[in-house]
Amino acid sequence: MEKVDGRLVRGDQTRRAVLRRSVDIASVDGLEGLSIGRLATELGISKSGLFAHFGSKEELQLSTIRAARRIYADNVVLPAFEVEPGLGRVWALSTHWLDYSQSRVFPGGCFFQKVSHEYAARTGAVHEALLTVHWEWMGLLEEAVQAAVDNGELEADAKQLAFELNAYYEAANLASILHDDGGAAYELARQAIRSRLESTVTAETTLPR
Amino acid sequence: MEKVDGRLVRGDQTRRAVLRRSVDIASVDGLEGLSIGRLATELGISKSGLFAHFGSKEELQLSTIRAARRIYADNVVLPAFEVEPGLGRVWALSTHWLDYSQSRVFPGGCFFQKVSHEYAARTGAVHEALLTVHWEWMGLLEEAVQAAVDNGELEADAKQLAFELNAYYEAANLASILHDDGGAAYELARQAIRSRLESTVTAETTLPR
DNA sequence: AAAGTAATAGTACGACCGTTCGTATAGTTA
DNA sequence: TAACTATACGAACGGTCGTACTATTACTTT
Repeated sequence: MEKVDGRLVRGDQTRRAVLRRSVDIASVDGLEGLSIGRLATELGISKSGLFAHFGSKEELQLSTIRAARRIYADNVVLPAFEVEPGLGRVWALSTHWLDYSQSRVFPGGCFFQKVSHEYAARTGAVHEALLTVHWEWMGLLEEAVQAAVDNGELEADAKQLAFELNAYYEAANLASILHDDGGAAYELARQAIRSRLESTVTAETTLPR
Repeated sequence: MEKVDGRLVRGDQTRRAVLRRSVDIASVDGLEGLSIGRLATELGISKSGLFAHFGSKEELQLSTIRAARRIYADNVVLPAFEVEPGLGRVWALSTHWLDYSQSRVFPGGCFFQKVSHEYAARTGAVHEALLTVHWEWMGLLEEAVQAAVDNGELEADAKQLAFELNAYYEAANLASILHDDGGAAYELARQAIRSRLESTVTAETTLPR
């Protein structure tokens, strides 16, 4: 069901509205702080009506993760994939990630940073889902680096460099939110990325921008 | 009161037992997941008796942060401060931090990583307390780097290098807990630190170990 | 031993949690 | 029009939350 010749039916509209709000709440207060009662009140609908869409709190949380993953893909991955594989794409992933965090696509900064820490030391379906997303992301970043290496643009261990780049992203995200600073942390991250890439580019290659 | 010729009186013993458990719980489930009822049950004491020690949930959380700060100081800062200021101390801070995380001094990994993310995007006394600890730590790390620069052992911008080192610590901590891996993430961090420091040591200096 | 105080326990509260149930309304299909 | 399904609602459930009070211990001091 769900769709009638392309148009959304009522139920699916509600579902989308719920998830649009859910990801924002969870990015600030976590997937635990995301309560059904609060969500319903903020959206002006009934708790039971909302609940019926998901069947359980956990299913709401998993749906929220899927929704956040789409937003993440739209804001970070897809734009960077318009750039050819290689150093340019590595650079694009970095800038889009920092822009995604800095522009507060989610009000609490990176959704996955927030909830990954929340569920890192627990077990269950939510933990597993977040683990999968993390693998996906790190694998994608590593592949992007590897392509640049294969192009002869970088000389580096892909896994190692991907780890370091991702570390800069995450550190900037946390510092920025915690200190509510205008962008100093992002500038540190950008500088770190720039000099780290510069130190590994091959002789005949120059950095973008 | 609290002490009688050096020995602890009953109440303070309880307080310490509570906080010892509190920091462990909070490192896994956060300062919000740290509930008074659960804490009392696990310790085999009454909820009201426990509550009387702190007077409010927030005061329990703030006390927990102070307790965790002492443990952090004992495990990371103080050992590193036995090394003379300079590159050696920067190296010591790095290794002790990674050991502190890897050895699970707190079962959920670094206490402050966990709860800083939890309260990063909120306001209130808990947020402020965590902000202060973060400033303290980053300032301390930056000063350690600056000392190495002043010694002529490193050529670097202290704030920039401190940011990058801290980024490696945090990234290793999260990856390790999330993936429950044996130590691969810590090895990536150690390698990152090693090569980052190597790239900035002055000609006449060599890295420890 | 008596008095006084610090520490713990017991009980109860209002609020909110996730969840279930029965029901009313709207939209689609026959 | 009639039957059916999707969607949303209100009320209530048992439970847990933080907190407030009042008792009851245990220990110290006199």
